[in-house]
Amino acid sequence: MRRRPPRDEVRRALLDAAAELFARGGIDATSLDDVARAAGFTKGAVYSNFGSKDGLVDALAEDRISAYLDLGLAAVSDVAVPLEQQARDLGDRLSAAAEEQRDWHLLFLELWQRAVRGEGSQAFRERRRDLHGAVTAAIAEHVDAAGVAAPLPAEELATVLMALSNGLAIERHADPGSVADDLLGRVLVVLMGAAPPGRPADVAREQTRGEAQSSVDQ
Amino acid sequence: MRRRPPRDEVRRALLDAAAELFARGGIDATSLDDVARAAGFTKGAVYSNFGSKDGLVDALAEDRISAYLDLGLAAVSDVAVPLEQQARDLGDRLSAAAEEQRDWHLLFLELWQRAVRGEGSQAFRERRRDLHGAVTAAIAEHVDAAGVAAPLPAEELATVLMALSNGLAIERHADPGSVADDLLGRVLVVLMGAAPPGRPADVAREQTRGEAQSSVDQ
DNA sequence: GACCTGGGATACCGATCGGTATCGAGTACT
DNA sequence: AGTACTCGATACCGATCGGTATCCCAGGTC
Repeated sequence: MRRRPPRDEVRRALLDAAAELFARGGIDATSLDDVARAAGFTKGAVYSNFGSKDGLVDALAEDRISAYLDLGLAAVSDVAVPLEQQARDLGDRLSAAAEEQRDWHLLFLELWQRAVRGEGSQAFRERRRDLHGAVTAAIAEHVDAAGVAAPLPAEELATVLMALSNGLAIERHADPGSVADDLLGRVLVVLMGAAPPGRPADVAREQTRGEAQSSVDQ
Repeated sequence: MRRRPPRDEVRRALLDAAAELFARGGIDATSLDDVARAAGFTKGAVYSNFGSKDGLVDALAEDRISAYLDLGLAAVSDVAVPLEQQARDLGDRLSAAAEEQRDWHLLFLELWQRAVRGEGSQAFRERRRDLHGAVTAAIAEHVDAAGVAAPLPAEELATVLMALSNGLAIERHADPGSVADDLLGRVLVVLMGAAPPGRPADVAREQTRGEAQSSVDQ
């Protein structure tokens, strides 16, 4: 006979299936039957674990937001690197993360929409504030340590960083070839005043473009 | 008896109602009955004018994208202004537009999602390319005219500008107080190398914050 | 090993909604 | 003015889906 899987396992499988299907097809357009079937269960398991569809969505948000945003934190937590390299690394890491998780970024935006509209959990707003504070502190520390005069205060640099990371990911979704991999890093170098003076042409150097692998989802 | 309104009028009323309701509640969650009733008609008018719900959405996208994006074009079309002022104006105008049209920006993102997922019209991708090209040209012209050495090529400046405008609007949605009105303009000044040398502190000067009119939608 | 309990399966309900067939009032054309 | 036609209104259908009541079996307990 079929062993009954532990509850945590069921929950994980449902969350993973929901993340994938919600991201691919949109939350509203994906039925709970689809999610349950993809996870190898039925709708009953969903209601037993999450109570409602909104409950599933909230749990999913809570489950994934932290992991997603912590990527950014991890990228700025390392202090032992020169500021310029730091900025480039941060940009590269954020860009790579957004690229790997194309589908997840779509889900991310949909959850953000729900939060803005007042539906669903407010985990987004809260976590965003947390991240913003942490990024601000990290930037201030790095800029101070480097002794450069950034053209913007750390708090606003953090805002710009988050907005740019997100905005560039969106642009890349719409047209994968239009955003160079290291663009975010180079912009950060300029914004943090980390570019060694006298060689602006180096920062602006044209990249080797042309690898527009436009593999649309599915 | 009731005069029958001209066809164009019916179409306009339906599109306007759809824009409002779709933006406020999401496209999927808004029924055609709701849209039609809000416009003072019935579902028959929708099907007579647009054929299907997707037809309405496509028409809405086609109708609004241009108007929305042309704001950006108008802001960069004026050449007779010094580059720094130009950048600030552009930032201010884009920020103000995003602020006025909070609801519309939500709809904008939803249409973008549909385009990325391959559903609906590809008007977004096409128009985005158009806008990107136009912005690139405008930036190149302005930077050339000003004779400054921008730290990034015009094409990438255009990408960053679009991403940042969009990303900052998203951040502002999530937390209206976290994005100063003129932030976009100041960032542009830095990125275009338009800041007069020797007074970086002016650009970074703290703004009079605190007017966070957090009027969340409805 | 009989019993209870909890969690997932199953069957079903009611509501919603996109879409369609049809009707009838205005409108344009001659 | 009469006629044909357009276009929006109305009624209705079928499918989908969230949610629920109920059942049934696996696991732990004594």
